[in-house]
Amino acid sequence: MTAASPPAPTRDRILDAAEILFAERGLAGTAVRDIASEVGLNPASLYNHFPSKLALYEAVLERGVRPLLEVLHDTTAADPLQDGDRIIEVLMDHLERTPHLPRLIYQEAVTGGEHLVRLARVWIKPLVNEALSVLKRNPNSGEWAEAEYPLLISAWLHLIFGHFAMAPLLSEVFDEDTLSHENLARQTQFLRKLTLRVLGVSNPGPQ
Amino acid sequence: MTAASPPAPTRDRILDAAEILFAERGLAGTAVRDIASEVGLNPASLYNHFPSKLALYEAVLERGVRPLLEVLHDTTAADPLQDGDRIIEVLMDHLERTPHLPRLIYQEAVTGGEHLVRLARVWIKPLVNEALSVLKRNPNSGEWAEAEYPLLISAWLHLIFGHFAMAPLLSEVFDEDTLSHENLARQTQFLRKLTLRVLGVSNPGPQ
Amino acid sequence: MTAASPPAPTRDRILDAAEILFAERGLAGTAVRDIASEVGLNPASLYNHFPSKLALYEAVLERGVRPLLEVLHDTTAADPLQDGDRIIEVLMDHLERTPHLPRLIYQEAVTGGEHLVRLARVWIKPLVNEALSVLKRNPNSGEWAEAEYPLLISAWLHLIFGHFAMAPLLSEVFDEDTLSHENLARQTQFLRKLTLRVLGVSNPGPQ
Amino acid sequence: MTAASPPAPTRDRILDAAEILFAERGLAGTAVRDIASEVGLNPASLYNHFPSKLALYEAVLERGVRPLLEVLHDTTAADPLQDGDRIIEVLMDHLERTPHLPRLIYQEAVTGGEHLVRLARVWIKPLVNEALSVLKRNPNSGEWAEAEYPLLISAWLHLIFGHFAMAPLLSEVFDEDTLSHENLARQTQFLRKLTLRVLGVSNPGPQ
DNA sequence: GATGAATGAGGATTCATTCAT
DNA sequence: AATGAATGAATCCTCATTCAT
Repeated sequence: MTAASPPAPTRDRILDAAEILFAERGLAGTAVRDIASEVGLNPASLYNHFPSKLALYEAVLERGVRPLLEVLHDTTAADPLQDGDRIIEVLMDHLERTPHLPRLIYQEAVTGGEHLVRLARVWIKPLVNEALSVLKRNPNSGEWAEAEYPLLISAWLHLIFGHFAMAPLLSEVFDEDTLSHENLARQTQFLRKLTLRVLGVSNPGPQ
Repeated sequence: MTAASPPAPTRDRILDAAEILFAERGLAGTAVRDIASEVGLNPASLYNHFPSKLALYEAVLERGVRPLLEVLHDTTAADPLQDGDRIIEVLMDHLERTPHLPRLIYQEAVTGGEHLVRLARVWIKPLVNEALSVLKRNPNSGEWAEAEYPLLISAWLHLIFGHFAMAPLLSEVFDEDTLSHENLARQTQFLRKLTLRVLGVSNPGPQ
Repeated sequence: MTAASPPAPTRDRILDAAEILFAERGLAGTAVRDIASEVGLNPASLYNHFPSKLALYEAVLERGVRPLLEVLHDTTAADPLQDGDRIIEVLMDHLERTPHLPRLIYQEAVTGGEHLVRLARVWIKPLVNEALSVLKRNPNSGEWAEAEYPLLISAWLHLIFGHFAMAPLLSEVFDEDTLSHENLARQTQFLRKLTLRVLGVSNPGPQ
Repeated sequence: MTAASPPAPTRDRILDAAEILFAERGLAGTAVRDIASEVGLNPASLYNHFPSKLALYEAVLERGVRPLLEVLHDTTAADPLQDGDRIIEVLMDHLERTPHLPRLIYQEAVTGGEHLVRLARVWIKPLVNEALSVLKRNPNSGEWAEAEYPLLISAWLHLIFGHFAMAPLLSEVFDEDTLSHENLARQTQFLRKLTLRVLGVSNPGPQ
């Protein structure tokens, strides 16, 4: 950010490279050597910063997921009665700046790897519960049975994260960069509109 | 299915085992040896049926994706004016019988690998175009601008395929098998309801 | 030879293909599968004709070397006093019809394989001895010490067999097919002239 | 050679071992594992020094052939009018110190492999041309037609290189080590005498 | 911190060979 | 006599990791 930002410390450069490669190729598909070479480093040097490939992978996951959850938590904490509108914007904004993260999460989610359990229980479950309670407090969503709330939340996750995670496919299908700033703004608008409709708010109010 | 169904030919047993393992662990994460051992075969024998691991992977993909698209095509061809309701049912039914397939597709989609291009252009794109023209013919969807149709279709794909592909994560989060027959039926119902709401049909009719 | 020569029996077609491939790539460099495919046969079928790859190799060697030695023996037996002139012609003629053989022999000779010992002792040594006795009987070669006779014979072998065995290299260097009939005739002439000079025959006589 | 010569660097030890094994068994017949074990190294370690078996093979070829050609070039450059006498000595001396090289070259020459083309065009052809011009300048060789010069040169190559390359066979046939220092000296003498005779020098002078 | 060299385990694939059909 | 399928042993090579420098 400063005029002459100092070169990122090696540890961070490793995390950056690893995040991209893990997101693209998954854990098994990424060679330590490739990460190192991306950083301009000898593979052995990498072990001065992380004790193992797995530890690096977990650090990447941690570095990506923690701020995401904090952002979400902060948002819901600030205004517990919100109808999901604000959170969409915040989430989309955050993900725009870490576009690899959803792919990383999807890799884990699809393969059902070891970290998934922690990812699910420690990180995602609390969030889902929070969302559930928001829905329950919110009379707007009255047209949906309470048994359907989990499905609503799942759907909502699919829509937001899916847009990022599936970007390679979508960009190919629609012949445009679905992660461009313009398209992300459009997607945000779309999701807000969709949410309003789905939650059946007749008068969205000062939105 | 018959009383004494003959043992599946080796080639099919290989494809079956490979489909599961590839879906679980991805291409890079799956060892040929593991596939072979799952089939009760020497790794070398596998090469009597497929010239390489990659060729096997492609055969798995092909075998899974082709019938899926045919089902979709047949459905839309039979009743071009449908509002997506019937297609949801058909799709969910089909995927229930090949629950690994969406994971396979998501692996490819997230990775952005070589096969993705073909997957996207040859298989998915025509389908999306078909869906687009259905939407355009359908006055019900009038509350959505034509520019938003692609987003609607993407959203719809995320919801259907995401439910299957992310099953490992969702099952962990919601503490139940999200792919059980019961849950799939519920999800189908949910999607139909959602579709109706989203496409703004005032009088959904006898559905 | 007949107007409609019957198709060569499989066994011979295998030997033919093997001879070429072994000559080109050596024993280790030739896969049974390649020989079979050259014959248009399944590798397994090949084992109906030869008990093993090694046995096939030895059969190829035997089929090539035996007639060669017989020709040589017959020639020296017919006219023990000849000065090498006739034998050059006979040998070159024979090799022109089995041009792969010298390469096969060279592969063995260079690598010093197991068969080399038999090749050397059983086949080549008697011949060399015969040649030695011819030289000893021949007063023409008087300018060479008897200790040099083995060197003369070696040289002579190098010249004749080398021309065939090294054909790939020579053809590349001299930009022409050194095994063409024309070039072989020229080489034959050259060797006769060379022999005359080396053996120091003042008046070659009616040759 | 010094009192305490430092241990040869690993790379050179690999090249040494590879040279011997490749010469003995050819490229296809030599296992990377065998080279490594000869050096007392894990096969994987070998790949820290050479990117592939083929690259190692080419390095061996290069390391052997280049100095050979430099020696030849230097010799002919120093005394363009020489009659081949000096060059025989130089060549035999050099080959005595790298006795595996001719076998390596013969393997390639017989096989007609990929490297042969470069070997032939880049390395051997210039040398042959040089030899041709030497012959043309040399009135001694007047008894040979210019069209025969290439054959003379080929013959000469066969005699020198053949003696080394075919050593396993010749040693077996003549029951002695044809590469012993004594025998090489004898062969050198023989070749000089032969050259004089063949090139038709009437008075060989103080030889 | 960085690196070149080393390594055991494993990874895909090839190979010669066998056997039931 | 031919073949498809099976296999144990090798083959080349990659991988994550270690260690001395």
